[in-house]
Amino acid sequence: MKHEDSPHTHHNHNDCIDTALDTAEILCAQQGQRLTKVRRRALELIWESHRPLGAYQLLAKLAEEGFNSAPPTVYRALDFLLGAGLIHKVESMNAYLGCAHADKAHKGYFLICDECHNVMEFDYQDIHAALIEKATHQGFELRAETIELTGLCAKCKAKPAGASA
Amino acid sequence: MKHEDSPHTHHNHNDCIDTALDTAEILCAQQGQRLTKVRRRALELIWESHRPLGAYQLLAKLAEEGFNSAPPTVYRALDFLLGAGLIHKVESMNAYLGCAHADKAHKGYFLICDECHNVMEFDYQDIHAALIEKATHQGFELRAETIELTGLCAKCKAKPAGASA
DNA sequence: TATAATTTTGTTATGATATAACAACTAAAA
DNA sequence: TTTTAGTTGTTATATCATAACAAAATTATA
Ligand SMILES: [Zn+2]
Ligand SMILES: [Zn+2]
Ligand SMILES: [Zn+2]
Ligand SMILES: [Zn+2]
Repeated sequence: MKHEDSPHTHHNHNDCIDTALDTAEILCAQQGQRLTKVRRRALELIWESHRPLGAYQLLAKLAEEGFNSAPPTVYRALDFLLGAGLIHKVESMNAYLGCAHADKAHKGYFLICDECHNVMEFDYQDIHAALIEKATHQGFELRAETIELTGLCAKCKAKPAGASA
Repeated sequence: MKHEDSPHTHHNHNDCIDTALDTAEILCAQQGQRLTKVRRRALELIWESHRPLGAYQLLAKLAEEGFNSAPPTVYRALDFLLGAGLIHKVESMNAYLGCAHADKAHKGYFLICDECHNVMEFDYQDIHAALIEKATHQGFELRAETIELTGLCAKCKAKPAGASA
């Protein structure tokens, strides 16, 4: 699994979105889960943002489109999408990000730029294996991993401070 | 650096607290920082809890003792202590934990038990080195690391579910 | 198809975490 | 001693998340 493309990288993001939604439909169907209108649209809206989206930002967008605008609406959709592995939560940002590899079981490891707030998901089996070993060695049964690295992305390092992408 | 003792391990926790406060005094003095009454007491209260303490839990304790009871009081103290490296924030819990090794520069890596909510800090230079290398390889300048592993601690694995320590 | 069971959504209220802004005070420096 | 920088007090508000229960829609069963 390799998904380390920068959000800056030139690409047709509509393709990303389409692929993600197709994958979501398939995965939900396989698992007997219902990708309802609001869930589907929530996922799409998250994907339309390259950067992680906050729950209330998402709620505002949904409200604009006539969906119910109370918080439980968005948190239920987020819970569903998280449970289905279609999105990740970035704990240190309280924000949500579409996962491009929902069909492959994996942990969400992130590189988060302090300057432009773009987030890159990366995969690192060596890290995962080492963490498992470390935890097991201490008699700890590992269930979830939050790996969030913050700093300055390559683009922002090359730019004068403040000029975020 | 080795600080992998379980909070369950029998020990005189008053010694931990005393040591932590002594270290804090020394570090602050060295850096020309002022460990004021409220900051010192906040650190002490955090240390008195083996488990990470929420900001408002801490605020309540401070208020009981006659300190100002508005949120900025506690968040200012927390900011100070975080900045001085005397405590860590556990992002996935929104809670704060005393660091037993404030005198040694290090990243806070945690093992968090879903059952008893105890948190063990662990150190793993290999992981740190690997993450640095990974980030650098992508042109990313790494500044901070959030490594939070959740699951079931050894004690809780050995116990019937629900009987948290 | 009718009915029941299950899941999803609507709605209101509240809880939990964190910061902005500005005034008052205090300690340190000049 | 005046200035300066740092700290604390105070009020208000922003931001993130869940509880509880009613209504509607979907799915399963009779
Ligand atoms: Zn992913
Ligand atoms: Zn950047
Ligand atoms: Zn530490
Ligand atoms: Zn435990």
